[in-house]
Amino acid sequence: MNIGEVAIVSGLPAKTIRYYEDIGLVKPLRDTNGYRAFRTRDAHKLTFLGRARALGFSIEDCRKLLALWADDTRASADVKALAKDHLRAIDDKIADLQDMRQTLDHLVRECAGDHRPDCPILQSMARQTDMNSKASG
Amino acid sequence: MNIGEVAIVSGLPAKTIRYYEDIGLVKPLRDTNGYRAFRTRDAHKLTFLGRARALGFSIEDCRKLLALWADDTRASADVKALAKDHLRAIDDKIADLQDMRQTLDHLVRECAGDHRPDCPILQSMARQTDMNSKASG
DNA sequence: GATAGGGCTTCCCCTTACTGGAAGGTCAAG
DNA sequence: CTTGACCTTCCAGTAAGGGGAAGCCCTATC
Repeated sequence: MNIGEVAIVSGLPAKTIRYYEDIGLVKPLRDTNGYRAFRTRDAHKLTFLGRARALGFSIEDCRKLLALWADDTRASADVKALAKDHLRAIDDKIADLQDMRQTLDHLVRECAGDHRPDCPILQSMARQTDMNSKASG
Repeated sequence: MNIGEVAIVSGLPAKTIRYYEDIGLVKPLRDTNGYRAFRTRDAHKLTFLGRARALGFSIEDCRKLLALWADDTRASADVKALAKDHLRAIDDKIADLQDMRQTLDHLVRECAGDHRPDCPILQSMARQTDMNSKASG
C-alpha cells in the first residue's frame, strides 16, 4: 500500500502518517522507487493510533499503548492505569473549562450588549486588587 | 517599575511579560541602563491580560479586548460578541472532552485491570472496520 | 517520444503561548 | 573588588502536525 491508500484506510492525513514515521511510531518498508510500502499491520497500527488520538491520548501515551498492544504478555492493569490517568487529566481539563465557562457566562449575562461603553466584562478584567493599587508608578 | 516588580504585581512571569512586549501588547519605556520601565498603566494592562488569558481568551482576542478597553467610545455589544464567541468555543471544547470522557470511562469500567492480557481498551482501539479488513497487504 | 496529471519524496517554515537556558551587562552591599 | 541578584538579548524547544516548494515517479494519451 502506498501512503495515499493507507491514508484512506486509516483515516489519517498522509502528512500525519509521515510525521508518525518520523517519530518512530510506524516503520513502513520502502519500494525500490523510494515510496513507502505499508503492510496490513502498519495500516492497523495507524488505525489504532487514530483511535487513541481521538480519545485524547498524547503521542507518548500512544507509544506506550502500542507497546502494550504488541506485547502478548501485557497485564490489562497497565493499560487500565494509563487510561485512568488520562481520564483524570480529561476531568481536570473539563473542570477548568467549566470554571471559565461559568465566570464568562455570568459576565456575558451581566453585559447589556448595547451601544453604550459600560461593560461589566471589561470592568471585571480591569479590576485592580489592593496589591495593585498600592503600587504607584 | 522594573520587570520583576511588575511581574509580582501582575502575577505574570517576567518571561511572559517580555513576550507580550515582543508581540506588541505592552510598550514599556526604557531606563538609560536598558531596563524596561513599566508605568502603572502598563501594570494594569498586564493584570488585564492575565485575567483575560485566565478566562481562556486567545492572545489575538486579548489584543482586541485591550483595544476595546482603551476605547471610551466602544459599544459593550462588541465586547459581548467577542465573549459570546469565546463561550461557544469553550462549550465546544467541553462537549468534545465529555465525549472522550464517556467513551474512555466506559472502556475503563469494562477492563478487568488484572494480570491477564485481555483488555477491552486495546481491543476497542484495535478493532478494524469492514473497510479496513477489505484492504489486503 | 513528448507531455500532462497525479502521486510520491524531502525539506523547511509556521502555528500557540510561552519556557528554559546561555552569555553577558548592571546595581547594591560588604 | 567581589558576590549575587537583577536585568538584557538571543536561540532553541515544546505538541502535533499543516502548508507549500522543488523535484522525482508513474501512467495515460497523443
